Amino acid sequence: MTIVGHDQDMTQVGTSTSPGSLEGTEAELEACRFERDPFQWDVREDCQVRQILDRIADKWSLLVIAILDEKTLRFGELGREIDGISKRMLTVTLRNLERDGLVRRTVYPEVPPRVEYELTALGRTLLGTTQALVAWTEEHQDQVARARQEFEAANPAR
Amino acid sequence: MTIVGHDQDMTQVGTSTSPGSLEGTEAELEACRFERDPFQWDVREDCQVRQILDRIADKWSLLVIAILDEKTLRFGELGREIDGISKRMLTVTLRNLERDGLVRRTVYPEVPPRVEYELTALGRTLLGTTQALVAWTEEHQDQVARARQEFEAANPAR
DNA sequence: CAGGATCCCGACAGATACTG
DNA sequence: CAGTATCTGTCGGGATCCTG
Repeated sequence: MTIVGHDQDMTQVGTSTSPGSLEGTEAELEACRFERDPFQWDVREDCQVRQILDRIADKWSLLVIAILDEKTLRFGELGREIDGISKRMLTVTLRNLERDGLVRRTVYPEVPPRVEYELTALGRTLLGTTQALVAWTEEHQDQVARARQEFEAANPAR
Repeated sequence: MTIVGHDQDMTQVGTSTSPGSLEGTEAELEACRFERDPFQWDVREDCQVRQILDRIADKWSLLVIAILDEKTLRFGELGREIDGISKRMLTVTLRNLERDGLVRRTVYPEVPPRVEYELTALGRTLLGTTQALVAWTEEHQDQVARARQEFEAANPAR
């Protein structure tokens, strides 16, 4: 059991690098699924689980999913809800989520154009977990804040 | 309700930049907690929730937490389990988790040195959610893979 | 309005060498 | 063994301009 870090992620969309087909044979990929022998993880860097985990556990994806909770939103609306995200990163993030089948993108042939985003059925299965993570953060932020202060106090300004 | 993206993260440990004290008054921070009015999020980029979420939703933290499940591991053992992580990133990740009170670091004054890492009580409360996320990935990897293929097929090699 | 295309800077992370 | 220090390349991501 090993947890391999996959680096050259093929997450590019904005930049025009080639998609870079998934490496490894199907047999290899199959072989590196997560497994609980008794209590073992097999998390190789080139395995599906790692690739998917790296995708959704990034700076924006979880937030986008959490916000699309139930609602259908337009591009601009999403951008305004997620303060601090640039148009580019919103585009990239949405493309990745769409690519993974978590978000559906609907273009209305109007002028001015209207594009709406909503969770797919698959995306909605992830919603519970996502919100659980956010909920955890809500509930424990005080404890974390306290831990940080203590740590800061114990380790004088490095 | 807005979701603000916090960028200059004060996550530095290896590099010797100043810690950069958390910005904003306590009142401001208090004001930007997550809230469900009816169904609204208030996720400003400078709020605690965002800061914490950015911390644990990075490339390595979730994996480290998942692996520390129950077990106590040494630095080298962790490094070997998480394939692809460098010593530097393992150090940085562990420091951040320690700083947030999720992981306890114990140094044994021996020679050669021995350092063990384990989840704190706080860290263990996050375990369920973390594993749920991993479990979701396990369960839905096939669907995601299929979605990717379809997307790739529909959007010829961009 | 919803993005695509470019330019570009700086943080992130790998490689290597050194230390208690 | 468990890191730290440094050096460096990469690329994430912001800013800006352009288009259908």
